[in-house]
Amino acid sequence: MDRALPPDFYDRDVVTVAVDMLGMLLVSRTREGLAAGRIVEVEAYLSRGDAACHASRGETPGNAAMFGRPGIAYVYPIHSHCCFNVVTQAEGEPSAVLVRAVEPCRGEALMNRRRGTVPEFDLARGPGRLCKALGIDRGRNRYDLTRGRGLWIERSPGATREEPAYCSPRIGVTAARDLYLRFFLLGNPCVSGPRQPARKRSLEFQVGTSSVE
DNA sequence: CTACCGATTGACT
DNA sequence: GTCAATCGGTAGA
Repeated sequence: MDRALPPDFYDRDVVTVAVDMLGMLLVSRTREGLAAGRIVEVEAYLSRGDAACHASRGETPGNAAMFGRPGIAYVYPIHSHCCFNVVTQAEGEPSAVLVRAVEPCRGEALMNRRRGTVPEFDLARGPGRLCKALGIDRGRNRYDLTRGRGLWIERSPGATREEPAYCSPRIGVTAARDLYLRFFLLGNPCVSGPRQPARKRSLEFQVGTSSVE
């Protein structure tokens, strides 16, 4: 399938990939059906100098996917939820982009069935909720995202991202609070984290406009 | 084996 | 804003 982003997309610097992913479509197809959403919030985890990265203390059975080929999924459990990442950069440079939130675009009824009755903007707002809404579980760990079969990322139909990307410290991490590696579309209601008045957003900075041609 | 802990969520003050 | 539930991964005895 040519709609799925190719391996080359993922074989780049993790921050570049993270920002480029904003505005793109994350698509999941299971036996239950198809569900998809526009990516509005991500976080980068660096292969070096990032104490918050799972790979920072070496390879273990649990984080081995991060050491694999760029373009595969890294799905891991936490607090009885799952988080979905895409592996980036060269093999052996264990870095990944955590997808924290998507704006539902297709399969909202299916997502609602999986998540229960919640407002639509809440369906995939947060990494654990996103996995539940899209039916992503640990069976997707190491899944190849470049084939366009059950789980992939594609460019939004005809689309360039028009909104600027903003950055902030990552959410929920205690280590490396000084790294501004969370990227999101400011003001989008599907972005997770605290909803604050504009004047209180002192930790958020614009990082650029769309890098998609 | 036990102990500790977290890239979360949902309920509650 | 705060906090507890909950559970697999990991390290250590």
